[in-house]
Amino acid sequence: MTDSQPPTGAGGPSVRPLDPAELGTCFVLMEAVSLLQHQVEQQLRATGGISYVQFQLLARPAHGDGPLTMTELADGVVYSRSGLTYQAGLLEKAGLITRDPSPDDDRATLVTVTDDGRALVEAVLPGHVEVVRRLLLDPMAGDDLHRLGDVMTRVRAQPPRSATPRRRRPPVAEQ
Amino acid sequence: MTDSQPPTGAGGPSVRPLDPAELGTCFVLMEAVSLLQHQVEQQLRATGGISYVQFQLLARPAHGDGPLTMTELADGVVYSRSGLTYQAGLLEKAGLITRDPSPDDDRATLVTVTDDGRALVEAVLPGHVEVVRRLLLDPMAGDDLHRLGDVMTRVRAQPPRSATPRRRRPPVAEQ
DNA sequence: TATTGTTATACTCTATAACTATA
DNA sequence: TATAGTTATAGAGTATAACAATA
Repeated sequence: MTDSQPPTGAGGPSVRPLDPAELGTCFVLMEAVSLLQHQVEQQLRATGGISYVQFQLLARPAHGDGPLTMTELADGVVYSRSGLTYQAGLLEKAGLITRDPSPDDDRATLVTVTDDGRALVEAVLPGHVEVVRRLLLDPMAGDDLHRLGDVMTRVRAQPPRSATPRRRRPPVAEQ
Repeated sequence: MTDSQPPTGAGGPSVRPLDPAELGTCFVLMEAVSLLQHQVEQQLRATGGISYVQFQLLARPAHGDGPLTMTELADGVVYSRSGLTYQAGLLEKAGLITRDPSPDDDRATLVTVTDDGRALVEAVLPGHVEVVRRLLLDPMAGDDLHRLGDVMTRVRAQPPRSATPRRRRPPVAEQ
């Protein structure tokens, strides 16, 4: 329809717009995952009183071998260190993890999941799996699972752009 | 490894755990989308001072025919009505949308994107498309796009469970 | 100097419940 | 009675910058 647009904008030189298939796939991907995430969040909150972020922070080291450093723990879960410190503070206060100084590196903090933490993960897991299975896995067929895994592995591997472009507009934010 | 687990838990009767492929795909899907969403959010904030939610609220009616009601606008973007009212309040205050009573239904509010709103969407769009293309579309090949679209369409269509199970634990929350 | 982690602070956003008004 | 939308409010989460300590 609107196939004009002198293709230069604030975003850079000449950007080809998305065709309907690209647009549709983006859209449905974001919406489906958003829906899934919302349901997962509900289940975790209802069953264990934790958020998805907290679940990830508990589940990863709970099923691993040893304790992780804060930095290792943050990987892929949280985008700011202070955010992790905040969450770790909550989890520690709830008795689900402990934080101790690392013997190897005196700067580092080692996070260990307590027995209570492990128990909580186990208590929450069946319902979590049920939601994931029902909402994500059940509607798949054939090699959908592997295809999806492959594609998303490539997507995840995409390097983030280094420089952040300058702010152009004041935020809409706040009231 | 741990193949025990008397498969009953708080989540319901007998839940088969995820096999490694299922677990891996879930994981990489959530992480890849989270990464994508974070980059998109950064770009929108930097270029237009808006969040992804706000972008969706602007972009949908901006490219549609007529104004939408609040309820129509909320669909798939927001999970509570008050959340939408909040966002609409911000967008209206920023002059990006207007809200007027519907002539058809005196309960409804019609949301119209203003010229400024449309201009903002256009200003932000090239950069948005660039991010989506680079992070999501470029790493795809062959019929990946269609396969992904198909799968996610099925996933999205999955009906949410009606009843919310009772809370079992106090939230970790707050400090 | 770079890295690890914490703190203080300021927002940004979401959700629940109560409410008004119309269908 | 059910639906559309708003308000008040509380709570959860995130991010920035400044900081301390170690590599």
